[in-house]
Amino acid sequence: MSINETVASEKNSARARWKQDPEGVRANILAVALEEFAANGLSGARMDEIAAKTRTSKRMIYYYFGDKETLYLKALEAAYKKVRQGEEQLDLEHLGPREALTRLVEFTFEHHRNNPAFIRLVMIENIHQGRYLEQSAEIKSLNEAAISQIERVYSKGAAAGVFREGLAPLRIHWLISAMSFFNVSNATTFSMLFGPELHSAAGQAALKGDVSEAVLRFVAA
Amino acid sequence: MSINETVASEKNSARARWKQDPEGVRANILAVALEEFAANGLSGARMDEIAAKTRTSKRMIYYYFGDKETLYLKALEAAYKKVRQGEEQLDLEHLGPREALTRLVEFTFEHHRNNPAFIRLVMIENIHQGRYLEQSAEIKSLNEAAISQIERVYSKGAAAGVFREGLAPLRIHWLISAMSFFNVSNATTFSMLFGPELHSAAGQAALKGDVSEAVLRFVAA
DNA sequence: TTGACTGAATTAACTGGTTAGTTCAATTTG
DNA sequence: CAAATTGAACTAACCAGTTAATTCAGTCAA
Repeated sequence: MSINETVASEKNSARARWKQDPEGVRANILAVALEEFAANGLSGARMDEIAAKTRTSKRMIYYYFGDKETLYLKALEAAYKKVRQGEEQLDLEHLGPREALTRLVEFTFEHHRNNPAFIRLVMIENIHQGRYLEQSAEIKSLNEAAISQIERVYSKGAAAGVFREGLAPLRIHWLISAMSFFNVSNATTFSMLFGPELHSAAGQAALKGDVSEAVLRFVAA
Repeated sequence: MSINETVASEKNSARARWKQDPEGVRANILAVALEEFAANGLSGARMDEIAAKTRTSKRMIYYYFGDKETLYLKALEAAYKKVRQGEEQLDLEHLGPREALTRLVEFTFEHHRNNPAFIRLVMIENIHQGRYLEQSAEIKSLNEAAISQIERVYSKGAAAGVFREGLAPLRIHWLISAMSFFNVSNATTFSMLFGPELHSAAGQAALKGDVSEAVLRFVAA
């Protein structure tokens, strides 16, 4: 009377009950690595520390990822993918140009704020002169969408006469990114040097308003 | 750093044969350390590498600075002092409010561009959550000037009716800093992801114009 | 149905190169 | 001389990556 049959037919739960969960282990390692690299940089992060925070062992990290740099690269790619996926939630098609742009700016501002670990990885990449980003064809392909989204909003607004002519969408994107990114990336030192008021809840709300205002005035006819 | 100091101490020892130049050696170490820390981060920089690039030895670095973290902190302080000194060159008193603000924005934009190593150190500090900046009372005292300079320009403009009321100078400063800083800090990854055109000579000129335009439109009545 | 077999997944202990920091004696300067 | 400064060689800790042995789940032949 087949204990064996029972076990065999429940192979999913049998698997879950005991061990052997390669995908879960991989994902767990990547999540921990993202946090550790974001907190300490590539050279500052410690493999033993990462290992200790996973539910598996150091040996398994090497088993799945080979070496520290590869782990870093995979964590970077995973972070990019996650962030870009989040961006797809935004739908601007049914809005007028000004509303659409306001919405885009506010969304971008919030989205940066909600992904500080990602922001830090990008900072770290810049310190390395993009040595790892460079190796990832995958990441490079993900960025057209951001520009074409602005393109659509901008050309609609320019046609309607509410936005001035002659602005490259890329420059608008740059402006929005600059402020949204800096708000997170430099929060610590800015607060230390100039006081924490802009990073309180009220301060952040005001700043978000300022950023929208600045972008809208910038493109206004 | 201390071309001045070096020259001064060279004058002293011009006749007297060689050696014993503590100030010059110190300054030389700091200058090298700034570059190395900016290029590699605190944990990424190597003391032997720094030593090799100075005109003195690793032993002397420990003699003067004690340990790696202290060296980093002193390099950070020296970098701040140098940058803040550069800012004092700007005189806006004789200009009208709009011209003064344009001038301030363009100067800040250029000044950031001319001090990439400093920018990188600030990024690195942000990754460390300002752990070292925190320890330096000296640095914190240097930043009132930036705000009060904007305050003077802004209140003149508001009084004249060309700037709208109700803006905190700190928020204007934030806006200028955000764009000037991001332009340097994220140049590498931004170019990789969106193409290098904004970081060519022409692109930078356009961007500088955009930043002034954005700030002026933002404060305009 | 069982038991030997396979390959993937996992563990603990180890290794060797690297790197921050030190020792100690020698040299210079006042 | 005594205090400050310097060089060469050393050391102890650290840390990325490895070794080698083990466990587990499924497979297949008898």
